[in-house]
Amino acid sequence: MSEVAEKFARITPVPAYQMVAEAIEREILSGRLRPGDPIGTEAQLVRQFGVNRSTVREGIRLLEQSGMVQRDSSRRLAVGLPHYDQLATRASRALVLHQVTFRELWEATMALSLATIDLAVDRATDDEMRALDANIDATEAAMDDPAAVAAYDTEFHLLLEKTGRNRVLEMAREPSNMLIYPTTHVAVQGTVEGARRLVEAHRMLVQALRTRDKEMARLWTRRHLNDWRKGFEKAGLDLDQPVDLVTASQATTS
Amino acid sequence: MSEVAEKFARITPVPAYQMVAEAIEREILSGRLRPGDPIGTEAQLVRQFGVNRSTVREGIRLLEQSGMVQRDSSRRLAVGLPHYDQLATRASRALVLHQVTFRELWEATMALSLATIDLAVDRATDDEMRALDANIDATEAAMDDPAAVAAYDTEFHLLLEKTGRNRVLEMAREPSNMLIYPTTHVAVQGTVEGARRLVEAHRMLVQALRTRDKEMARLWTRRHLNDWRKGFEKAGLDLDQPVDLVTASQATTS
DNA sequence: CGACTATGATTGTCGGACAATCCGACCTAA
DNA sequence: TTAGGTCGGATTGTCCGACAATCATAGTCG
Repeated sequence: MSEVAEKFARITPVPAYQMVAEAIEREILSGRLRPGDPIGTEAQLVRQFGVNRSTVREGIRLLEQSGMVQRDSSRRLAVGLPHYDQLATRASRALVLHQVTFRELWEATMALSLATIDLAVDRATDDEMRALDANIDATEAAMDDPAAVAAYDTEFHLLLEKTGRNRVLEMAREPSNMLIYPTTHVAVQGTVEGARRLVEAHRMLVQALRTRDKEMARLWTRRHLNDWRKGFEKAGLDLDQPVDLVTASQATTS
Repeated sequence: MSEVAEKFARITPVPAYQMVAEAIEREILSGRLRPGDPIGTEAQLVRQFGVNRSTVREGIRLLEQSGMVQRDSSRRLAVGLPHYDQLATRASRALVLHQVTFRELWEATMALSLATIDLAVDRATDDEMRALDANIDATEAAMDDPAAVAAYDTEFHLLLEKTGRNRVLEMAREPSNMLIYPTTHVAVQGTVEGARRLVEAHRMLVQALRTRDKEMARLWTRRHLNDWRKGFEKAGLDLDQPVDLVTASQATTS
């Protein structure tokens, strides 16, 4: 808000490779290039931009990692639809570097899960609820294997998110998901009781979806996440410790 | 979960420049390189990795855009703390490319704002409430300028987010913020009444913070966002239209 | 002690080169 | 006709060498 009127704008020399990246990005965002469309070959870009191939290549690399451009079959470059994971991977790593604590992670997950479940209660279809049931059955069958339980738990919550049918919320959750879900493994490991309570919570959540009972859904969401927290602490971990990739296992699926 | 046992794993040749990027990233995430530390010069990296300088440079570009490495003063490379905006810019563009609708955006913002306000009610300090008051006064003084009102509104909500003191939630909100805040301009433009209601809502929100009244805070958050929605529709825009950068103005501050 | 300068280091950009791979057209045999 | 093989051109990944512009640093001068 405090913008002093200055005589001269700051001069910031922009390297050519960056301008190449920005030019391509503009084309994509303006809609002139659509996902799937091939970007020209490097030789074509060299001609169009009038810069060296090395420069073009550096520019392309800037866009490549975020998924804005992808190498399709063979290695030709095409406009890509950046998928959530790619960005979420970066984002979750940023959270780690910022040393956010597990408490912040837990709080945010609580809030986001409640938002998700609200939408899911309104929108769950029979098919989706059947899929959730199937997931719970599978979880129950694997209750003595913490890693499997954690994997099924992740899948359960991803199904729940899809049920909410809101991609903005889905994407907002992804980074924290990548950090917190792997720790379920640890949180459940301590007691066999943990896995049992997890399955029960999932069952009650689906029942709440069936009866469209938002209050019940919220209640069990809270319980479920409180259980996670208790398990986490029982495992001897500190909620106020910064999230690290060791504890949060593999959030590194680049 | 449905993993068919296949005879052979997929063969995915990894280019050298990508391996360079991954190697550097590993060093950073493991903590051996910390934010601010200088990465070696290109010549050093060439020696260490045993590849050509062009290859090293391409690898660096992969990390540069997400803010994992930054050029400090001069142009030497150092480990960077990726700031939210950088990632959020990418993320918001991804949302645009995925053609999410304003309805999804509005829904998600509603859920996230409620989560934020809950935390803010618990944690707001006197200083923070004074800052919010000052912002509202400024808004009131500029009520006939929709652009200024929109800018102050954005600032207000950012202050509110800081008050929540949860960086995970803060970062989760950033991408949708970048898309929805610019539209406030449009939503307020229609009627002078719009700006007045906006200021009132802000006042009531701060009052709710002062009295630690969570219900009141939630109520006014809902009203505030419903107002935005009404203004949006009154401006002749369709909630179910995909978010585009034209309507959402400048979400393009790379 | 501070301002200035020369020197070396570093980055950004360029040009050219070559191997590996991929695409597509063409060809051959059943 | 079609499945499979061959071949040439196009494209990418990587390398090499080079040079101007800029920055850091130390050394010099006032």
